[in-house]
Amino acid sequence: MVSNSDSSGALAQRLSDSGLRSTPQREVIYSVLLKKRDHPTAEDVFARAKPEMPMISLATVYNCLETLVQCNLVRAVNFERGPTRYCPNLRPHAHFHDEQTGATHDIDLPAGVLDQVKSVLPVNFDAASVEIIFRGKARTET
Amino acid sequence: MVSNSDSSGALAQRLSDSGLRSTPQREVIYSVLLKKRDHPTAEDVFARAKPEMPMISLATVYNCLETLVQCNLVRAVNFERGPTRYCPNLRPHAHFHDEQTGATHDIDLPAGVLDQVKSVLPVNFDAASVEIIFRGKARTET
DNA sequence: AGCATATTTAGAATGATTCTAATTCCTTGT
DNA sequence: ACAAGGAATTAGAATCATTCTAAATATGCT
Ligand SMILES: [Mn+2]
Ligand SMILES: [Mn+2]
Ligand SMILES: [Zn+2]
Ligand SMILES: [Zn+2]
Repeated sequence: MVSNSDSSGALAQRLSDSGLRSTPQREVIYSVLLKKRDHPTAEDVFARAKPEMPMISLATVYNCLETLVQCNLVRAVNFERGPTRYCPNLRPHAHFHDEQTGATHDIDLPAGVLDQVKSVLPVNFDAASVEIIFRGKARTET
Repeated sequence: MVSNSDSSGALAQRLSDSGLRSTPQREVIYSVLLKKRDHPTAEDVFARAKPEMPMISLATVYNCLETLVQCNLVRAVNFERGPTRYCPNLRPHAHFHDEQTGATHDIDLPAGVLDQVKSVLPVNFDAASVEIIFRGKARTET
């Protein structure tokens, strides 16, 4: 299973780069995120990990997700005050939140758009990151 | 006090447009937001309203803020999972969250920038709103 | 005035997340 | 192989912003 070893390898690498250990829990959590990229909540991830690892705890899911975010393998995404959602898409992208369905869509950002957006900042503002969130209605084709 | 009557009038107008009543509590909350535009939390607003209206309750502060947001007189702003902040700036603007100080700054958006950003959306995505959040360090002059 | 409805209020409940403290798991050195 | 020390996991308690509930007030209207 090439893609699995690849992601496992990448994960193990990133973890050890940060002085952290590769654990079965962290690998399962990460694989769950890669398998279905629909921006699940921690509870969603917990439910999806359970069948593969019945003894995993919700606290561990929170711990692992936080670890993956710190390693820059996963982005945490928030809409209003809803539960945090997790996204393994590392390309620069915005999020579109469908108010009808609650679904979250990735919107890839062409190079240059982020720079354009950052150009609105006065010189004394030094932005480490920019986040763009759309809200509206998405027409998914049949 | 021209600006006070103006904002009171605007508030009363917007409220009755929505079939809602102008109340002393709603006026105090709105005036608190206009007086110091530093994106206070509900608790902050509560603390600032108390001296002017000692019997006001926190539940009412939440209720009034929600009402003002529904009337489009105030924007609710969220950073990560922190408490919601409230902003009476109605011009199109982004938010810059200073990670050192925790301060929130309004960044006015020139006409056209929002359109540019919306242009990255595929045709089947219909955005009702766009939110832009910067995170970083702000150099406020002495 | 009398009634219906809107609003306010105090306090309880909620829910996502974090914390605590105990256990288990690894890694490393002997 | 063994032991020690630190890292990670776990269950359950605690936190905290917000929402809900139910009762008391205020307001607008006939
Ligand atoms: Mn958000
Ligand atoms: Mn946010
Ligand atoms: Zn995403
Ligand atoms: Zn603002």
